[in-house]
Amino acid sequence: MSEANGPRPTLEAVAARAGVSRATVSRVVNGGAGVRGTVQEKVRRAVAELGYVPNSAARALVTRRTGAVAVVIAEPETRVFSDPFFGRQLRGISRELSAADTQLLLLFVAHRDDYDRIGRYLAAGHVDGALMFSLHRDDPLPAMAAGAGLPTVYGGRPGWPGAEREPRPLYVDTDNRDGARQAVRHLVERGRRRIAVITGPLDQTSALDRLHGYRDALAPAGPDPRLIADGAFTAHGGERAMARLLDAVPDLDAVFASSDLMANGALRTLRARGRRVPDDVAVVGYDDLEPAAWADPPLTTVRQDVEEMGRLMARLLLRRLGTQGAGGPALRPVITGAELVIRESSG
Amino acid sequence: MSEANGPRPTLEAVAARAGVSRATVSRVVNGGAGVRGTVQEKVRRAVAELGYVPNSAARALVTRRTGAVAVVIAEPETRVFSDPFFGRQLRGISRELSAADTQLLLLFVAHRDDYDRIGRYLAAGHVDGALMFSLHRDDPLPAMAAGAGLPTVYGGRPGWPGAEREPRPLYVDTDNRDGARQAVRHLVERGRRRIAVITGPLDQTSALDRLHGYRDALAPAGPDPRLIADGAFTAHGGERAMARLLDAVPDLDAVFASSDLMANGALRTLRARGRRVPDDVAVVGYDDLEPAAWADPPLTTVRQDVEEMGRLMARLLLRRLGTQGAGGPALRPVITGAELVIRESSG
DNA sequence: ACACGTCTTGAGAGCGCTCTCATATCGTGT
DNA sequence: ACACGATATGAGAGCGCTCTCAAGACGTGT
Repeated sequence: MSEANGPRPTLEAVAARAGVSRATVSRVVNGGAGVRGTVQEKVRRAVAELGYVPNSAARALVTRRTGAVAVVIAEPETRVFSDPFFGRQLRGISRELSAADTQLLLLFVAHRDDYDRIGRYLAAGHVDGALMFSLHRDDPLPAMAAGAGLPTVYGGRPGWPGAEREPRPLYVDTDNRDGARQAVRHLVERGRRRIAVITGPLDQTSALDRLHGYRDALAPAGPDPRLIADGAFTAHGGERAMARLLDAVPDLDAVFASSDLMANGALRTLRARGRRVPDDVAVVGYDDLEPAAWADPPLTTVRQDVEEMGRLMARLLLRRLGTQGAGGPALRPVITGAELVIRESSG
Repeated sequence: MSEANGPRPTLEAVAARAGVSRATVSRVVNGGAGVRGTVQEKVRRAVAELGYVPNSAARALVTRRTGAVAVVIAEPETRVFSDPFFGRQLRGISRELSAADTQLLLLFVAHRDDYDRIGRYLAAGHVDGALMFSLHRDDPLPAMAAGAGLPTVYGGRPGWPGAEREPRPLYVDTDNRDGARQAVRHLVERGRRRIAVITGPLDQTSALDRLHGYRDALAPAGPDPRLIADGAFTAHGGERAMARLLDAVPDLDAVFASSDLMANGALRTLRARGRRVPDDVAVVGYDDLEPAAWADPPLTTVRQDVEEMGRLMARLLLRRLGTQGAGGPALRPVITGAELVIRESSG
C-alpha cells in the first residue's frame, strides 16, 4: 500500500501511470477479459504502486449493484445477542455470502421508529437484497421491501396477511410442526400423561407450528388449556411460564419447551421448586444449540441445522439476484427436516 | 408510496413534476434551507407522489460521505452471539448512531482470509469510519484502517506495537486494572487465602489489565503461578480453567474470573466436583451482565456500564467525523470506572 | 425614481466509474 | 499482395446527485 495519504487515486490516475486508457484499466480491474497479457501486467503493477481501490459509490451508481445484502432482524439487540440461534444462522449466511464476495450488513429493528429508518435505508438502494428474520404477524417490513422492489428471502415461513398471494415470498423454514410432534410423542411414549407446552410468541409461525405439532401428538384427546403457556422465546420467559404452569397444574409430569433457551428457564424454575428432572418432570427443548448440551441435565431436544438454514437462505437470495430479469428456473421455498435428539432430561 | 414499480424516480423527475429545477429539489430534500415555503410544499408533494428516495450511491459519490460506519469484531460469530457483552455494547452504539441518522454495518473477522476481504471493504469507502472490538495484539486491522485513512475508534485500549506513536489511537476503555483490584481485595477482606484467577486471552489488553489488578491486590506477596489459568473469555474455557486450577491447587478457596461467562463455567466445574459456593470456594466475576444475576448462586462481580461504553465509542467517532478537516478540540481516549457489586457467590 | 444589498432560483460542471461503439491492430486464407 | 473477420484499445456519454456561481426577484434608503 503506497502511503501517500492524499486523495485516493482514481482510475484515471492508474490509466495515466500505466499508459493506457481508463477503459482498459477498468477491464483489468474487473477480471481482465479481452486485454492482452502484457498490458494486464502493466496495469496491475500501476494499481499496486498507487494502492488503487475502486470507489464503490461510483461503481454502484452505474452498475446499479452494491455487492451487499442486508440481514434484518426484528428483535432488540439484547435478545439477538443472547440467543445462539441467531449467531448460528448468521454464521451460515456469512459463510455463503463471503464465498460470493458479497457483504453482509446487519440491521436491527426493535422500536417503532426504527422501521422508518430501516425502510428508507432499504429503499435507498444501499443493498441488492435482504434477508429477514423473526418477523411477527403484522410486521410492516415485508411490505416495505416489496414496495421498494427489493429481493427478499425470509427466515421462517411468513405469516402476514396476504402472504399467499403472488408473487410468493421466498423463505427457508424447518418442519416445526413435525419436530414438535416428534418431541411430544416421545414424551407420550415415555409414559407421561400431563404434558405441558411452553410456546414462543404465537404471532410467529414457528411458534404456532410447534404448538400445532404438540396438539397433533396429543390428538385425539386434545390438550388441557391450562397446560399451555407463552415463554416469548427467552430464558426468562421460560422461567416464568414454567412457574405459571406449575401453579395451574401442580401434578404435571412433562413439559415441551419450544426452544432450548426456554427449556433452560423452565429447568431453573423446576429446580427452585424442588422438582427433579426427569424423575418428577421430563423436559424437552427445541433447537439443539449450546444451551441444550450445557443444560443440567442435558436436554432432550429437536435438532435443526440452523447454520445450514442460514446458508440456504443466502444461496436462495444470491440465486434470486443472479436471475434478476432472466426468467431462469422458478425459485421456491425450502423446508428442512427436524430430528429428535434424546438426552437425559426426558428420562 | 406510489406502487408504479418501474425504474425509480430521480431528482429530475421530481423537479419536472414540481415545476422547479433539480437544484431546488435537492435543497428541499436536504432540509430546505433557503427555499420559499410554498415551493417547499410543492416539492414535498411531488416527492411523496412519486415515492422518491435519493439514490445513495450518487449522493455518496459527490459528498464523499456514506452515512454509515462499520463495526468490526475480531471474533467468530458464534462467540459474539453467545457473549452478552457484545450485544450490550452494540446496543449502545446503535442507539447513538441512529440518533445521528448513521447506519451501522456489522462485520465479523474470524478467519485469516476474512482480513483481506474486510480490508478491501474498508478501503473501498463503503463507510465513513469504523469501530473495532476485541482486537488481539498482532491484529492487522488497525494498520489497514490507518492505511486507508479511515477514522477509527477502538473498544478497549489497543495493545499493538506502535500504538503509542502519533497519531494516538482513539479508544474507550474501562479501568480494568482497578476493577480487578477491587474484586480481589474484596476476596482478601473476606478472609480468602488461596485466590486463583481465570484470565482472558493475554494478548488483549483488557485481559492483561485485569491480571495486573489481581497481582496488585495480592502484592507484595505475589501470586502462586499455579493459581493462574487462561479461560479464553468463554464459558467453556472457564469450565476447563477451573478444572485445571482445582487439579493443581485442590485447597484453593476463591477464584476471580475475568468475565461473568467464565465465572459461570467455573461454577459448573465447582458444582461437578462437589465444592460449595461460596462456603468452600468464593467466586467473583466481571462485567455484571445477565449471566451474573442468573448464576447460581448470583455472582459478585465488577460492574462496567457496557452500553454506555458503546455510546461513548459512537459519540467519539461521530465527533471525529464531524471535525474532519477543521481542527476542533483534540479528541482523546475515554476511560470509564468500574464498581464492585456484591452478591452471594463471594460469601 | 434610482442604486444597492438580500433572498431565491436555475444552469451546468463534475464526482469516479462502466459500457457502448468506433477505431486500430492483428492473423489468416486466397 | 489483398480483403476479411477477429481481437484489442480508446473516446466519450452518462449513472443521479451536490454545489458553485450567476441571474433574477424583491425590498430598502435616498
